[in-house]
Amino acid sequence: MARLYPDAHCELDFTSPLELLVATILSAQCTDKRVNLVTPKLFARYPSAADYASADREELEGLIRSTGFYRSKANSILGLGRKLCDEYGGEVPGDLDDLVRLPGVGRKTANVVLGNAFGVPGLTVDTHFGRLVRRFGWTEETDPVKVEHAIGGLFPPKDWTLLSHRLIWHGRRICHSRRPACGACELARWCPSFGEGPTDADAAAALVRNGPFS
DNA sequence: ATCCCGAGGG
DNA sequence: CCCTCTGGAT
Repeated sequence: MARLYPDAHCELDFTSPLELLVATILSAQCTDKRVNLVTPKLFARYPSAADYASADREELEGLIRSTGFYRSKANSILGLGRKLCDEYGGEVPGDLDDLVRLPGVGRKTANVVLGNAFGVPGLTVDTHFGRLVRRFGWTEETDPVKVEHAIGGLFPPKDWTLLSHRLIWHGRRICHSRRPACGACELARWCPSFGEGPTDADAAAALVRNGPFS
């Protein structure tokens, strides 16, 4: 997979931790492409946390409407701006525990920001990530936090961020939720979930050992 | 478990 | 028309 996706990366457009944080909140149940359509105007209108804190709700909703769930997302961003100003001097904290306490920010979003804006290794366990690692036989867990810990034990931290992007890219392009394109998958021969492919426990380990992921 | 609430694909 | 899509909060 290192060969398949040598430079997998975050596809959200951003130039600062704050921009990435907001873009990631907007990306919930929405494609990155659509988020990137609205963020240029959004970031120009609200350059700082204080600008979000004092934003007009209706105007903010209008700017992010096409990303879906715009009312709750606007709520999160408004609260986010306030909390960043009140408790963090207007700066985005570079710490998982602090990030997760911000409105609209769960563990997945926090790890995206840590990994891509702060250079802190993090596994971003979203629906793709979880589905793939289960199909690969790397874990049976379904709880995202348990998945994160299980997979974290298989790879060194320095690989976590890139691994996350590679899994997500592969999930989007090939290993779909409904009809995975196993015929086009170069990993099928190692995949325990592939039709007549290897189903023994070694197959999962082979996927890790063969290093296509790290 | 359910709500939030938009767009595109099959 | 139904389903899905890089969630999070209640």
